[in-house]
Amino acid sequence: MARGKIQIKKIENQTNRQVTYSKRRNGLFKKAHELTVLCDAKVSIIMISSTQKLHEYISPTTTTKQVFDQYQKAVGVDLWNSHYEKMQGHLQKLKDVNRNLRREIRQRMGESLNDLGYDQMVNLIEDIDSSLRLIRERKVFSYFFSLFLFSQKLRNVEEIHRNLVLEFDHARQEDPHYGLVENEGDYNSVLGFPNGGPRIIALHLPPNHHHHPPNHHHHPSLHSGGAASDLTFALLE
Amino acid sequence: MARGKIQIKKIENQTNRQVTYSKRRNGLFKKAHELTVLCDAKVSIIMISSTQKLHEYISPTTTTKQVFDQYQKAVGVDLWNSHYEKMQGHLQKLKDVNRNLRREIRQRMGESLNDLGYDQMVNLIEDIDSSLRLIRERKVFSYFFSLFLFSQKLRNVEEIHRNLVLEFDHARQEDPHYGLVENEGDYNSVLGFPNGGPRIIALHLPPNHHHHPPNHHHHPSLHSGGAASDLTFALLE
DNA sequence: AACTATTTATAAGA
DNA sequence: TTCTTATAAATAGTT
Repeated sequence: MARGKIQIKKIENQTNRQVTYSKRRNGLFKKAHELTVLCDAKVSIIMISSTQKLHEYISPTTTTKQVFDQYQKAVGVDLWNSHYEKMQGHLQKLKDVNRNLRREIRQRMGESLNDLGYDQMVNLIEDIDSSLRLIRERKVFSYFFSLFLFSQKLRNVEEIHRNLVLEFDHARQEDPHYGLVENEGDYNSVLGFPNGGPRIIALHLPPNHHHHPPNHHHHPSLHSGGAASDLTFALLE
Repeated sequence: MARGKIQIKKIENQTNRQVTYSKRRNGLFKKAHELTVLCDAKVSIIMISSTQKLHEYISPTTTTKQVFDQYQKAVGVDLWNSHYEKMQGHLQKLKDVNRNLRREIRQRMGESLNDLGYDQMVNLIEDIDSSLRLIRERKVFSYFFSLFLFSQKLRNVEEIHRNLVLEFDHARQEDPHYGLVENEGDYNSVLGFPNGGPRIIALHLPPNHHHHPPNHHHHPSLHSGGAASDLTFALLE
């Protein structure tokens, strides 16, 4: 368009082509921006060069995503079918799984038994029965474990008490007024622990969180392997 | 750019703005196409006017979807997400539900009991226990129902037999050679039913598909309401 | 990247 | 919307 007219056909000279691409790309983007401003329009341009480089213009008043969304709405969802279908298939599979799971539960709850033959019912009953035995065992174990934790806590409290009495007696022998101070210190001193008291507790309590009294019925989280060895250890010590 | 320079700012005159939009849009598309041909590039332009009308240019060597896909790959953002977010949410919810269902089943099977407290276990046991009672009842019912069907079938067979004997005797009185024909007819005649025989069976069998012998253990599909009334009807007739 | 002769785009008017 | 046309802008070829 200057210094000679050109034919609109592929520029064979590679260098020349790249230069022209760069120049005209800038021109196009500039025009796009002018259009954006002059006409209050939204423009999205995506260009891919012959060397697969990607360049983009997007009006500052919008985002590429917004333009895509609008485009999709206007043109229809057909373009994204491949994505959509894959997802739809996944969804359908999940729904099927869901349905089967629900049916299994319903059968285990004594509903929807019409699909089951006599033999299947016999099997189901055996299955549920053994599960039930398992859970009952576990319940009993859970109960005794709670009792054990409670007894251990009791023992700790007794030991703390014993230690306190000993310490108190011992201290009294050296200072008859020990423990009879006025309430003037912080919470610890009010309780009569001049120091060290809390440390004794920490020493004798189990190292973790198994401190619920059994009547809380809050099951101490038993990691199937770990808990058992915890318990063994505690019983042996 | 002609007949006077213009400022690049929004054209306030609505008509003028539309005219300019139209002209410049054509200009932009033309330039885009020249670029496509001259430089062997791929260009996608999407424009949305101030009146929300959408116009598009796409290089004839590609499709909008291809360009979008390349764009996504280059930019690394999944722009389809906006459209699939809802689906994704649905998917996630289903997954969660499935997970919970699986957990419930596992608990009912005596696994994954670590998350359950003592009280929860007690409840679970009660629940499973009552389900078990329900299923046992149903099993017993299923057994007796099968027995009933079998007895009914027996009765039918006896009745068919009785009818056959009667018919045979009656026919013999009229034609002493009846029933002693050579094997020259179709299957029915071979069996000695000149006609009507199968109709007698049809008359006395229950109207539907409950014809499994009990030792098949294939439970006749009981639609909870329908089956019961079927049974009642059969017992009363 | 800069220059510039020339082509192309387009603003305003019809 | 399209055509016209004077003029602004873009750019091909060159440096």
